Amino acid sequence: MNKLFLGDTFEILPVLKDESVDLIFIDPPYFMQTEGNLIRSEGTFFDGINEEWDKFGSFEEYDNFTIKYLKEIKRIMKKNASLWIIGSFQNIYRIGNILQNLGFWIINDIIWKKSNPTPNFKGTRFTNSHETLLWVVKNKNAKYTFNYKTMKYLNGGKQMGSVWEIPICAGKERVKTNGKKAHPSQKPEKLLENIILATSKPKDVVLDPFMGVGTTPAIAKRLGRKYVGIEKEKKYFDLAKKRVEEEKVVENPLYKNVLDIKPPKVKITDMIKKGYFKENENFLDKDENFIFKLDKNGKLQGNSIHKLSAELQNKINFNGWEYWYVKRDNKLVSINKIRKEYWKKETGYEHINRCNRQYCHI
Amino acid sequence: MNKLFLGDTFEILPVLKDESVDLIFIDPPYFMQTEGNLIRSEGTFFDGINEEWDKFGSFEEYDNFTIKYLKEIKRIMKKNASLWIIGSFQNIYRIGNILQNLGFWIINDIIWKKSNPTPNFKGTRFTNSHETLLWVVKNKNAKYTFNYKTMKYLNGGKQMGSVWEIPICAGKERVKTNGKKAHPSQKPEKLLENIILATSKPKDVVLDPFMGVGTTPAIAKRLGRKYVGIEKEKKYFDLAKKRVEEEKVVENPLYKNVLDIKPPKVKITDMIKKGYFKENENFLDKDENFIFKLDKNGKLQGNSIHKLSAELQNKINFNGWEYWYVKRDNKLVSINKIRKEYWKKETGYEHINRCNRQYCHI
DNA sequence: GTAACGGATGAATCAAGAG
DNA sequence: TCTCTTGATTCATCCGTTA
Repeated sequence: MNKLFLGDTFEILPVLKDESVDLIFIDPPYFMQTEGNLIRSEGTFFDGINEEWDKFGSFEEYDNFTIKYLKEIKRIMKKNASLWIIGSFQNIYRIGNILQNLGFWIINDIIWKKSNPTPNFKGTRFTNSHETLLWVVKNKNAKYTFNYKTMKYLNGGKQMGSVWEIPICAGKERVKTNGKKAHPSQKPEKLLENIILATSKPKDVVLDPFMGVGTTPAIAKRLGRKYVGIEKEKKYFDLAKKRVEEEKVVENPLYKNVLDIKPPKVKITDMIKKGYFKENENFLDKDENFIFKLDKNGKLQGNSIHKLSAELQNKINFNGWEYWYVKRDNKLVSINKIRKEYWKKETGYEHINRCNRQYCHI
Repeated sequence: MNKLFLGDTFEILPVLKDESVDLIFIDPPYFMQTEGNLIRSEGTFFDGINEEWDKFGSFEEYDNFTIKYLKEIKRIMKKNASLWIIGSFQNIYRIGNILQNLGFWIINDIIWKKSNPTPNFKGTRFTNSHETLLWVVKNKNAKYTFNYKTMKYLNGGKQMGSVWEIPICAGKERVKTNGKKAHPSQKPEKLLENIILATSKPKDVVLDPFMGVGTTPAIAKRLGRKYVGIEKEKKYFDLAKKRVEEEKVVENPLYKNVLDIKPPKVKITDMIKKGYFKENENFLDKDENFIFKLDKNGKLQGNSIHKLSAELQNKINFNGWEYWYVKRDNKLVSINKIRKEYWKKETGYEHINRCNRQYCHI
């Protein structure tokens, strides 16, 4: 289901089916309230936003516009889908309030810190050097996708935080017509990469109802996701269509979420049945201080491997797979290693060493 | 008018006069719902603690609480006063929306990026590593105080942006009772220093209606401002009172806004009257390409010095004081240098070399 | 070729005070 | 409240041109 629509969002959205989309990115008009021209000190005009599509009569009008599309969006979202909306101080407090009123549940507000913002020419306030993104789900109980390990890896082995420093969209990345910017507010690819990698799975459907020059569908395609885009203005639509067609799918295990694919849970009794362990086999700790016999229910003296390993170490809980060993050819072998063999042969799951510690890379 | 009140904010605020305060900082108490009632949550307001916030009823109650104090605050604010409110994603979108609905005008939203945030142990979302501050004024036309040069100086010579990286309040700065932190959400002093230095003048009155352990009045005192603080809980009030009493006023020219005192505007006709320029004197550009005679109205061929200098450079506007020169002892002398002499001798204003260009430090 | 230089530009609620 | 005068004000980056 890859599709780009030319037309008004409010006419296209009703065509989309209930609960059909996994991830949505919305970059709505910001309702900038500027008057006149802003002149730089060198005496040239600043080319800001002065577009018909950003003009609203009042907060009420803007709110109604927002409520109208968000209601449609909520209908289209799958039960556990994620929605991201970007804005700045002019509009984000309207949007956040409406999202909460409509029952959406905020997971994070993310700050896009611009490393090279437009300066404040007149020295009248702090340089506006960030935009805000809201990541929300349909309701409090949604089991949303969050590829924690992938993002930690991308962040150099540390948990990714709520402030992302990314340059503004410029240079080769910026779509141009006749050498001038085609769209006044094209978003950087890195922003969409983060969003799509963090909160979707391969082949998920990604929707952008105000796609502009098509950053969202282009990056979705690159990362192996499906895409739906909607754009009203033909000049933007044509550029987006061409851009998405020329975008290549990039093959990268990271984009297939290998770091975040959960391994299948394994019952020791199944491993006994398949011959990976024997009934009454001895389980030992690394230093061979303790020896317990494995019973046919996969327990050690009636305890789970986890609970017993925790008790022996005076801890509240512990992962028994990393504590117990068995003897093979008279040598100690970790039961975790045997589980990896089981995963590979019996479930097809290929174990990848994953990053669990600070500064640890794959 | 330095005063700390022990009592409920909603009982104390009505005592304060209309248009009597220059700067307000609000760190509103967070509430959580238990058995249908909102109670103060002591600031520990993230994950787990806010389980009840999906009920719209609690939003409504929180909104009403917010509207109630903001209306009082607006009454107390001077015409050109500034108001700052801090919050996080659970409440800031309620507050921002209400501020706009009440006619407040947003100047900036500021991100306090915590350089040492509490990690997210569950790995279910991005680590929440920031809080949001809203800087608003009473209405769109307010002539607010913004000490641009002071903040630029504090930021190493470059204009300060909307993302501030500041550590969380810890160490000696943290108020403690019996070795344990006295208040759950004490704000760092640096945050209040920035706010007070940026948006108030010496001797301005700074109000904090939920002062907690008194960070706002303490920093206001340190920086040579007046303060009013309100706190309901006696244990916090007592700590705040002691803290403010022990705080010392720091003498620093920077805190007296010397960098942001505006020079008096000067009429060229006055400078002619006082003999700094002569009628019919030649005004030249730096390269002596152009020569114009100064008429008795302070014009050059009927144009202002600014307008003509802009036209000659094919610009929309320009500061003529930095363009024109006169001959003194057969040498070119900038008219800006002569203005500085005029300022010093005729108005008492001592010019301080201020930073006007990129990479230029004071 | 390569380094140095200079122009262009980006979601912007962008002036203040006297008369 | 409106008009007019005075005069204050930018940073990081990309890209094309010059040395």
